[in-house]
Amino acid sequence: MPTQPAPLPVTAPVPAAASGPEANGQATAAIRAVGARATPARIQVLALLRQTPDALTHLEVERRLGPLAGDRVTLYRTLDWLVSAGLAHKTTDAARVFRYAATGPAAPHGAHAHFHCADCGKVFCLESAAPPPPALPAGFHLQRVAVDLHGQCPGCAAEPEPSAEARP
Amino acid sequence: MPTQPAPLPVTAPVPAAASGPEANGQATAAIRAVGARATPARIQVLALLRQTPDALTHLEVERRLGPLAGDRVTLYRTLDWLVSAGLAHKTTDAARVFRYAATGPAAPHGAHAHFHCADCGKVFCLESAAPPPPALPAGFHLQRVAVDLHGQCPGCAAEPEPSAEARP
DNA sequence: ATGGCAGTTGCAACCCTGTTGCAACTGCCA
DNA sequence: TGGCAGTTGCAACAGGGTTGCAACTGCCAT
Repeated sequence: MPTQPAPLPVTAPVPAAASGPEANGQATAAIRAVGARATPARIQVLALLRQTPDALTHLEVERRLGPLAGDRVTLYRTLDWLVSAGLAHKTTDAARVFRYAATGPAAPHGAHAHFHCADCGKVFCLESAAPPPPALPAGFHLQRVAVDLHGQCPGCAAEPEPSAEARP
Repeated sequence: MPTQPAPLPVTAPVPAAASGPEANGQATAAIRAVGARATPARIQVLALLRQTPDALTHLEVERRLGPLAGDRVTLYRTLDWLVSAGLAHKTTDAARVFRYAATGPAAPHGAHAHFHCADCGKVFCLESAAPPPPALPAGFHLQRVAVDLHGQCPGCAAEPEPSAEARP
């Protein structure tokens, strides 16, 4: 974790990461650091994830990167590779789609919460919200806890309900 | 934590609900209570959900009810209708499939936790596990909290890994 | 008890997300 | 610079879920 000046608990990986070669350089270094090949697809995808505060779907990544991300299958594989390499993590959206977000540059991305915006559909990783000690009934063996918060993100909460189309 | 002599918080909707006409009668009443038509498909599906302690996928419902549930599309619509009517609720599986569980006969099914078994894939609704007070960053408006616990259910935890086939 | 209609159902086709197999290509190390 | 293991791209597939539309039926008014 190089710098983190913001009090916002939302993970803002690599704060003011330039969208240009600087971010790519950092992404390349991170990929090499885990002993893997730094290919264009991986570099671009990781750099993008690190610049984005919210978790992205494969489609969103595809749209933002265009041909830079490689083809659809490559993107799926790239994203899964990033997850297995510990550089990103994966969550399941309510709409049955996977969303990916970069883990902190060094942090192993421990258990944390996700905030799902009911209006725009974005998913934010929250650093706070330590997993509660759930009192399970007898016989249940707990391994992992996932906390999903639903509501409105700052952007949507500020606006006076522009598009009335997302309602749970 | 092997055992914990505590009353099982797992929701057992309609305690000793008979699997026969009694359950159907209660289901019919519940459906009528929300001002809707009590059709065979709805009655059967709701009665089944109320007899089942864990959340079911559409496929599981289809298999257990056979032709009683109507065709596949009808079942989807029935399940979604039950959700919108407040008689059931819907969760997203780790495998990106929807699972449905009946809400309490009267309770509006407030916030609660789900336990996902990593071995058999079953999903249990837990009454306990009061949602923690999440300290959200400024601007976020919280509406709902979902807690998903992952691990082994009592059945799978007891057995010495019988069938190695259910691995997400 | 009957009629009518809004609400349901069934069928068929479709979309979308995600996966697999395999051949061609290329980053990286020696 | 050369070689190969690791990646990529293409194509085809799988499964879950959705949509459009015509036929049917539970329920209320008569």
